[in-house]
Amino acid sequence: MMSATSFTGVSHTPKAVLVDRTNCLHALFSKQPAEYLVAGQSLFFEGDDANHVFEVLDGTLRIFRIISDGRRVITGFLDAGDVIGVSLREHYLYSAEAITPSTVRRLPRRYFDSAVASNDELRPEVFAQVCDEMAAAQDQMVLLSCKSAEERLCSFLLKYLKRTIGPSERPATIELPMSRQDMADYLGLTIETVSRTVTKLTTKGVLSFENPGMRHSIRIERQGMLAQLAGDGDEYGDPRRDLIVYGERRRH
Amino acid sequence: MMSATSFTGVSHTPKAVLVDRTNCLHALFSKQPAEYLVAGQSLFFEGDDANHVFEVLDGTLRIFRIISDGRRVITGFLDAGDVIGVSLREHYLYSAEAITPSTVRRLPRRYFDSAVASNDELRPEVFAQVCDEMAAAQDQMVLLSCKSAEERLCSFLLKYLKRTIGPSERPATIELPMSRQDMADYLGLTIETVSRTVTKLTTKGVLSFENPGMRHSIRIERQGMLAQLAGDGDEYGDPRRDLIVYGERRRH
DNA sequence: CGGTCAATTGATGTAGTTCAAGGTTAGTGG
DNA sequence: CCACTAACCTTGAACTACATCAATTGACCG
Repeated sequence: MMSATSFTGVSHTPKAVLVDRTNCLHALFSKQPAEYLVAGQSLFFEGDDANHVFEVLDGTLRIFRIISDGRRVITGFLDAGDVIGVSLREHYLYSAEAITPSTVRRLPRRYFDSAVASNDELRPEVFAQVCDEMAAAQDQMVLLSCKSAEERLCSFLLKYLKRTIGPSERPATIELPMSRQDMADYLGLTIETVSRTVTKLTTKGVLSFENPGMRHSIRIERQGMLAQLAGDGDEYGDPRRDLIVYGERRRH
Repeated sequence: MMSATSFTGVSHTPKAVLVDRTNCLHALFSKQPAEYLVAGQSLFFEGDDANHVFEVLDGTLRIFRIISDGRRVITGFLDAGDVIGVSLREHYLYSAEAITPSTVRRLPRRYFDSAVASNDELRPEVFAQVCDEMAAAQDQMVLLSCKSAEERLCSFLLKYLKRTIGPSERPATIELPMSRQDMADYLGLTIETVSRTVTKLTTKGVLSFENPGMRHSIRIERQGMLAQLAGDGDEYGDPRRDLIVYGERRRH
């Protein structure tokens, strides 16, 4: 029952060409028809029966929860290559919406589960996926627990920077598909604070904009400084390692 | 290779007697010797090679990360029945320490992995474990993103309340094994704020203390009010459901 | 051009942090 | 038994980072 074909020429071939080994997770989806979402379109809602697992082929989605007073918490962004809904049981824990026009493929959960259960090559890949998801959640918790607005924004930009290009290329430009409001809801800030922090980083010379109109493409002028300001503590040449200094621990 | 025995009378039988079906996750650990930890003792450190998976038999542990400036972020507490280290790859993402005197059993990761891979009854259980972990992480992100100090504390107490007793028993008492500092580091607050919020809830009549000395055993006087103040929006009789009111969304 | 929507900027408010000072309990050693 | 120290928790006063409220700008569009 396993998809053993590779790169079957489905009519709608998306822009993002992913690695296509036989028996990899991507191959599992490759037989399914592509589905197109317009910007803002929902894929599923929090609380729905979790009947499908999705692979993102193109575009960016946001996953989020709406809490009682109407506020929105974005728990993650998903890009080409990401898989949605692996670590779920009965119901979706969050809603998923396209930010940009996006392409996805879906697989019935029961099919996905049995395929993974019966395939020794697939299982580690799914496991790795879940581990990454968990690690990302941990990082986000640290970010939300401790970091200042500036640190949050810098961490966010740094993550996108690492994702988009290799660590070379001096004045690198990153394209943020999401709005300021999305960023705010992801970073646990308000839109105003995000905006103010962006301008502060601009005046510091960390960022710049090609032309003032394109507020979603950000040029990183000083990668090193960005990493410093992100405050993850593991940037270049941290001399002490596994020498944990307990002691003064204050501030939140 | 699978442990097919059930309830082998190992010399060190812990206090907490867990369900012991054949082939369940607990049975997998049951052959291993019990290890005892004194309060404050470390089980492993963030960054160590993740060579073992642990089952907690008794006591409470904290898992946490120390960030660059010395602050500590507690990402979870673990009690009897919990398993540590499933969703990890190369290295531990956090340190683990006993809060109270604790008992654990350990299993080499490679043994654990192969046992889970080859056993169709074990896999869903591990999967469920990971899903719960993920769901908890999501909830924590929401808590840290949006909630006020009072909401955070109430959510925390409510979780402990649900865990310890059935939803009956009017003036229920919960035993918190961790210090105020632990609570603060878990809730993304300072110790002072936790302390102040506890007293505020006391004056509101939500909580009380048997005698002022025992600050770790808290009597919940008004469960309903606690649930209200936790602000999860899903407590008793929320009339509107799947009628999501978009619109005014502010505050953080 | 008016209308809408996203982003920015300014002015003000406040929840929670920070700094500092008790207070309580428990352990230790005279 | 009582001083003596050390955790741990609580309380008070002042400060600050961020939220909130409100107004402005700029881009896009029929």
